[in-house]
Amino acid sequence: MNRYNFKEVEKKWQNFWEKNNSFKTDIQKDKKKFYCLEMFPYPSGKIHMGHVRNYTIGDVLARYKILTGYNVLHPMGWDSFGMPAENAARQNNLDPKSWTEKNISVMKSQLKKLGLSIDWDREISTCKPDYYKHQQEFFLEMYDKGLVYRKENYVNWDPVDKTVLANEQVIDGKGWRSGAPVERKKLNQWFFKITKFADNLLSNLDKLDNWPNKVKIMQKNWIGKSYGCEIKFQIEGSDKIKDIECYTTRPDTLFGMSFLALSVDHPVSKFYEKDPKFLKFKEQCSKTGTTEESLANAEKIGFKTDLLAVNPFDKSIKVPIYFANFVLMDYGLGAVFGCPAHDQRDLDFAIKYNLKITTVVKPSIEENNFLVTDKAYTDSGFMINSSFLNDLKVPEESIEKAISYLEEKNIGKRKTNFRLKDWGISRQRYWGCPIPIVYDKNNVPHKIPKNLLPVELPNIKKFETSGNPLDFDEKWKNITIDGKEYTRETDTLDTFVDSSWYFLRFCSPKKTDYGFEEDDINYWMPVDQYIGGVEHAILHLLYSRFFMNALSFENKNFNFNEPFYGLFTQGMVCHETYKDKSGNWISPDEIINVNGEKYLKKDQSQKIKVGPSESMSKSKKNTIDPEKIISDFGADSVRLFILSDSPPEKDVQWSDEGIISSFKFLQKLWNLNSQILDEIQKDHKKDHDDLFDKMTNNFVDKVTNNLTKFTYNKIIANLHEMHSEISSILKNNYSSKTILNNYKKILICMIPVAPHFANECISKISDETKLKWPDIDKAMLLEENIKYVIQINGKKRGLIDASRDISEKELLDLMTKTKEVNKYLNNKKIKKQIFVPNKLINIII
RNA sequence: GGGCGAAUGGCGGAACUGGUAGACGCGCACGACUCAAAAUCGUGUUUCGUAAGAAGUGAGAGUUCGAUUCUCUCUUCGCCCA
Repeated sequence: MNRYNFKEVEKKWQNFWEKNNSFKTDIQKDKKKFYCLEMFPYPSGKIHMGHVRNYTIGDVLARYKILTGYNVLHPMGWDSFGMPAENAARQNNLDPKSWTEKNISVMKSQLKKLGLSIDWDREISTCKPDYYKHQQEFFLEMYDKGLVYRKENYVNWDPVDKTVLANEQVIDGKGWRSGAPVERKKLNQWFFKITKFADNLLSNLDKLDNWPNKVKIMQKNWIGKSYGCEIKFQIEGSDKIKDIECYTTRPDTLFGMSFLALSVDHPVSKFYEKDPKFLKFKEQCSKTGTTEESLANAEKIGFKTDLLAVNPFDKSIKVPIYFANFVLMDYGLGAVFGCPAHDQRDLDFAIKYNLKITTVVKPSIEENNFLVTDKAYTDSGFMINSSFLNDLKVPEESIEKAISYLEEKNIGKRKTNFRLKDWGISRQRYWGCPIPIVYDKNNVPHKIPKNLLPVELPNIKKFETSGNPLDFDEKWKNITIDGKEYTRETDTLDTFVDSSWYFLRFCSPKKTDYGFEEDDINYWMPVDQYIGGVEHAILHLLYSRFFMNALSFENKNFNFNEPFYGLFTQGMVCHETYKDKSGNWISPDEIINVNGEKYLKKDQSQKIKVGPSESMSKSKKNTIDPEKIISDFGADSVRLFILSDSPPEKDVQWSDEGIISSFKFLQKLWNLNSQILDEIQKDHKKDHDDLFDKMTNNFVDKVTNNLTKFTYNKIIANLHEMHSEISSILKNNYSSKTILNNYKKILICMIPVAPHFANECISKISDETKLKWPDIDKAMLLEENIKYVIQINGKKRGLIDASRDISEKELLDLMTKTKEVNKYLNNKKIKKQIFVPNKLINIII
């Protein structure tokens, strides 16, 4: 028996697929289509196990859909703009473009070794001008539609690196690289008006039946629609300021108000601009970052004004007005009223500045002495100390009553608000898509004419200066259009813009005059199954949904409005972590196993501390290089293992034992294959043909079920069962034809998980090129004999083999004749019996 | 602090609409082959018990003839938001 030579076989089939254009997308649009898309990778250098898992899951589905007769679109591309390229360029003094291109070519060859059913003719890369040209055109279109605008906005500023940081680059209020405390800085930034579609983005979530619930909930919370009202507070203590408006979701707690807090950028601040104490306070506030988290964790500080706000419910109550660091101008109206008893942040502030705490909500109607002192009460309950609101149910009755009162008196109006803010798309970086805007001498922005697109990035080789190199490239920056001099916008687009429409580009990747062909996207879109990590649950998916809204706004009528019909979020790949005696992380390949204990390879006296299994990361050194594993065990073994151990949506533990076991299993299947080839040669009697047919039919049914439910781990279990079943029934006699037919069906079922292996085996028994997923004979699935469960008082006491569809009485008769069960009955009187047809009988005595 | 989810052998995990708990794999043990080892094959493997039997799906209650599955309370863990 020869051994399975994965190196030869995998190479053979990968060449075959490439030569025959096996996965080239059919452009005939009369066939039913299936668009299978995995989130495209960032070309960081090499593929990691997370990619292997993501693309294997997608490939299983794509190959299954091909076999069931769909016209499948399964493309791949590169999310190739972004900071790592720029960082690498700065560190190693090379240019981002060649760094990126090199990575792409490495990763592409690695992906090819996995044997994915990808149409590489449709490959795209977002850093190429032929891609971002269209993105610039979209930007200009959106500009014309009023969906793009420019405004001054605060950013997280790293004073050492002199650069703007994204929220996720701010760690504990400090820059991720420099470690310097992050400051708030005002910059002119471009924005997409995503809030215009907030309601639509929210309500359409209900239609996404094939999305995980948790993702929909996360998006819903992110959009954060709230119902409340705007209140106009009368102000005393100034001739110039009459009133201040603020937004609140809890107008019912107004009787508990003890201060009004304003953002330092609130219009009122201009009356304090000459006050050095205020300016000092404002500067102090700028030391707090702009993320919600940093605001929540920062110490709450305030600057007391000489103004008083009048309580609209009771004009005799007047409260002080503060500027406070926890109020931002772009949330609500830059002003909030503080009710310390029922908001922890307000309470902290009130205690610090010795302000009044009035309890206005109590937990239950019976309670009479409820008083908030050092912990805010934020639960539901009943109103107290609130005049006409007293005893109302909080929140359902109280808020409604408070709003209608305010509206009646004309001091407030009902308003829905969204937590979602407009999408700031300016990045002060080089390696991104240039924004197609120029400024005239008066700094007024103008669109770049479409015939000058794309605005290409200049080739910059030197990256010594901190800040954005485009700012220093005078030659590129200055441009003359129609005889007039302009300066270019030097910010580039957030890379989330690149990935917000790439799924459209895959439908018409070669089109030169526009980003996509309408016919193409109307046929291929929406993506039937989108697969990727849950870390993109909010931003990438929300931005992509926004993009569809923006593109179809005012002019385009696509026959779909949501880009992703089905979404699947896969879990992470984890591995045990190792540390040496001094606590340094140790990589798995520096370790040797001796009698079940782990030691350092180069110093075998040193025992290794084994830590918990965690998501693979370079910093913990618990990564496994896919390329090495593929070359040691073959792509099919890797695919088999990455699918086998856990359901795809959960984390999977990578283990050496696991991959070895998959490798061995493939060898076993190969041995079985040789055995079957021998059997086919012999001319048997066909005594047991039914048995084989039935077994195969059951197997196909199970695998099909597991494919449609994404329970791919169970498919591997099905394969193991099939292997042991065939090995045992092969002792019987079958006709060659039966063995051949059934075995071919079984092999076709293996194509999605182990494509090289399955195709190799099939080629030995058939010349067919158009393989088709086997049909299932539903009638054959029904067993003639059933093992009926016999329960006495709900406890299982035995099994009785009997024919399908027998009656309750027949089963009872059989039961009393069966010794092992009958002994429990012991001639006792039967009080009750429950009969479940074809399942069980339960006797209560 | 809020939202969502999870908890099943030594480990990863199965169990369709409430109906045989532990499929399948790993690990482990024993056996075969071998001078020996590796590889391979076979058998066993929830716990307690020699056995008959009993207990058992994070803990506690409830509904039910019957609960891993449904309801409530609690504990722990994970993810997201704060």
